[in-house]
Amino acid sequence: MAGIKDVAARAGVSVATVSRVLNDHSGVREETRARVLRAVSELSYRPNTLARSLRTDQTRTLGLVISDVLNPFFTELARAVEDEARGRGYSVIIGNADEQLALQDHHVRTLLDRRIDGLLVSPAEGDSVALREAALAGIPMVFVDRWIEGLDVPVVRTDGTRAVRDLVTHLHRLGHRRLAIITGPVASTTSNERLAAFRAALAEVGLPLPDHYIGQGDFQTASGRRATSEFFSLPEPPDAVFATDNLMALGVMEQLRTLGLRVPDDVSLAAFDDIPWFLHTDPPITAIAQPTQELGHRAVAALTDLVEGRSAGSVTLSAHLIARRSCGEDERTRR
Amino acid sequence: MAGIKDVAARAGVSVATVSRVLNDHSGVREETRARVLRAVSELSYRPNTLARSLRTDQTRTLGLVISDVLNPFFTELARAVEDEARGRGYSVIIGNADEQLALQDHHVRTLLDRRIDGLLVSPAEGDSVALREAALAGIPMVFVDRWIEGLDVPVVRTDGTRAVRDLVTHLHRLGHRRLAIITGPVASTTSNERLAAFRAALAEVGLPLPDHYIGQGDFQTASGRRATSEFFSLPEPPDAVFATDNLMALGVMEQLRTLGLRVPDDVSLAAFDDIPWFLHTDPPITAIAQPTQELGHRAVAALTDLVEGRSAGSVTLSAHLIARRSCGEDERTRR
DNA sequence: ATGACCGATGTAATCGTTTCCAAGCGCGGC
DNA sequence: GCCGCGCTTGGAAACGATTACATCGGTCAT
Repeated sequence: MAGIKDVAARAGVSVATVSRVLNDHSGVREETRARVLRAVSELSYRPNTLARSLRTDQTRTLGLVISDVLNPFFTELARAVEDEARGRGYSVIIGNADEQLALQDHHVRTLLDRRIDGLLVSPAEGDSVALREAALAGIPMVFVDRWIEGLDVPVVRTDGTRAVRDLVTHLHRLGHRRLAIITGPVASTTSNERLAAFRAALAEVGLPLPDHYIGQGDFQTASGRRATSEFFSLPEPPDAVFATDNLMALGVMEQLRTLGLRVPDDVSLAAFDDIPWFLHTDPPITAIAQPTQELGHRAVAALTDLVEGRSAGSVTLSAHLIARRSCGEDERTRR
Repeated sequence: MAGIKDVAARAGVSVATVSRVLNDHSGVREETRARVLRAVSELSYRPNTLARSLRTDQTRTLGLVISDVLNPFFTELARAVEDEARGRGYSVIIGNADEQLALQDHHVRTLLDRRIDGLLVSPAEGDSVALREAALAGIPMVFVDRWIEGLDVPVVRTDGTRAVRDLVTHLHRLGHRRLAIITGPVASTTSNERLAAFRAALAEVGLPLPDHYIGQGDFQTASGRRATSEFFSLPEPPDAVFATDNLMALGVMEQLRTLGLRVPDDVSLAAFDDIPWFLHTDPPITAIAQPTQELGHRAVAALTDLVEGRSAGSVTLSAHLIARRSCGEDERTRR
C-alpha cells in the first residue's frame, strides 16, 4: 500500500509538502499542490489513519456503547447518532453491552484503547469501574437515555413523567384499577424514573401500587415473560400491565399467548418506547414514544461540543402517549 | 496517559522488556515479569493500540458493512458476528449502508483506512467501486447474505429456494391462485434468487406470474407500501403477497391498513425473514426463517480463516417455512 | 549594496509501540 | 584460562504520518 513517501517521490516534493496539501494548509504554490494531488490520485493513495492519529492524538471517532442492539429503540438511536456524527465529520464505533455490565466495560475499554475522541453511553445497571475511571480521566463523555448518578457528565434524555401520568389517567378512565408495572434493572435510572412516575400518578388517582404488582425485569424479553407469569399466578392478577420497554412488552405478549389470555379483554398492556410493529400487533399496543432521533442528534451535538473544547449541558426532551387498542378502548369507536 | 516508557522506568527495565512481557514472549525472568506487571497495574497502563497496529500492521479488527441497521435481520446478524468475533479475539466495527451504494462505499473506505484485518459485507445493489478495488487489492473479505457476482470472494448465505417452494405449495393448497411478490432492488442477488424460486415454484403448480404481480421494492418499508397500493389499483388484485424481506412486509401491513383491507380475508401475506413480532401481529405472519446466528458465526469463521492465512470456502445454509395464520389457514384448527 | 522580510519548501524530531541485533554474564568443556 | 553457549536484557530502527524549525531565493526599503 502506497505511503506518503511514495506520493512525495512521485510528485518530486518532500513529505512535508504532501502532508500540507493533504491537510490543506496554506502556503503551497498552486502548481505544486496540483502536482501532489495528481500523484495522490495516480497512486490512489489514502492516508494511514493509524499513523495520523498516533501523531495528532485525535481520531475523529466517537464511541457509542448501547445497552442492547436487539432493542429497536437503541438501533434507531444508533442510526441517528451515526447520521449526525457523519454530518459533523466523525465516525462512530458501536459497542453492544447486551445489558451486561462486564460486556459494557469491555467495550468501554476497547473504545478507549482505540483512542476515540469522545464517548456516548447509555450505561447498563451497576457500578461501572471503566466508566467512572473514564469520566475521572476527563474523557469527553455524554450519557444518553440512561445515566449514572454522581458523575459530572451531561445527560441527554427523555423525561417520561408526564407521559406516564397520561397513561395512568388513560387506564384509570377506562376502568382499570389493578395496575402493574414491569421495571428494568433496580439501579437503572430510566426504570426508576418510570416507576416513580407510575407510582406518583397512581397515588394521584387514589390507587395503590402493591409490591406484587411490581415485576422485576431487566429490559429483556425473557424477563417480561417471567414477570407476567408471576402476575398471573397471583390470587388477584392485575388488569393492566405497563412494560417499561418494548422488549419486555414482547415478553408479556409471548407469555399471555402461552397462558391463553387475550389483550385487552383479560388484561391491558402498554409499553414504554414505540416501535413500528406496535401498530400491527393484535391488538395495536398503546405506547409512550420518545423523540429518538432528536435524542441521538442532541447527544452527538453535546459530545462534539465537549470534544472540541466547548462546554455542554444536559438536555431533557419529553415523551408522549400514543393510545391504541391494547388498553381496552376500541380506537374505532373513538373517532 | 502513561506510556510504555513510564512502565519501563517504574519497573527499572527497558521498553523492550516491557513489550516482551505484555505480549508474553518467552525468555523473561519470572521476577522481572512480575516487576513489570506490577508497574503496569500501578500505572493502570493500557497499550496504545494505534501505535501497536501501526507497527505490527494488524488491528485484530473486522469490519462489517450491513445493508440496514433498522432491519432486525441485520441487527441479529451483527450481534452474532460480534459475539463470534469477540470469542476469537477480534473487535468488530459496523458500518450501516442504509441500502445506499454511496454510503456503503463510504464505510468500506473508512474501514479500510482504519486498516481493519478483514471485511464482512452484505453488499447493497449496484456496482461498488470500493468493494471491487478492495477485493482486487486482496483485502481478506467475505460476503454474507448477499454477494456480488464475478468477484472471487467467499459467500456465506442462506438458500431459500426450497422454502420458497414450500411457501408456494402452501399458498396453492390453501386455494390462492393470484400470487404476487415484492422484490428487492433489481440487482440484488438474494432478491433475484427469491424471485426465481418463486417463479419456478409457481410454474410447478401451473400458475403464471404476470409482470404486474411483481412489485419492485428496495427492501425498505416505504417500498412495501408503494407496491401494495399498486397491486390494489389493479383490476384484479392478487390474493396473496410475498414480501422478500420483513421491512417490506411491514409496509404491506401499513398500506393494507390504510386501504381498510384485512389479512388473510382480503389478501394473504408472507415474508422472507422471521422476526419475533411476526408471532404477535394481527394475524401472525407466515415467514421464511433464516438461521441468522449461524450465518453470522460461519461468516466470521470464514473471514478469520482468510485473515489468518488459511483458505476459506463459501457456505450455504438453508431456510425453512414457518406457516402462520396470515395465509388463511387457521393454525388453531391444524393441531 | 545591504539586510529584513516573505513565501515556498525541505529536514528531522516525534507519537508509542515491536522487534532485530548486540551485549553482558555465568557456566561448562577443553 | 579461554572459548563458546544460553539466558536475559537493552539499544535503536522501524511503522507512516504531522509539524516546528531551518533554508533558500527573491523583493523591497533604506
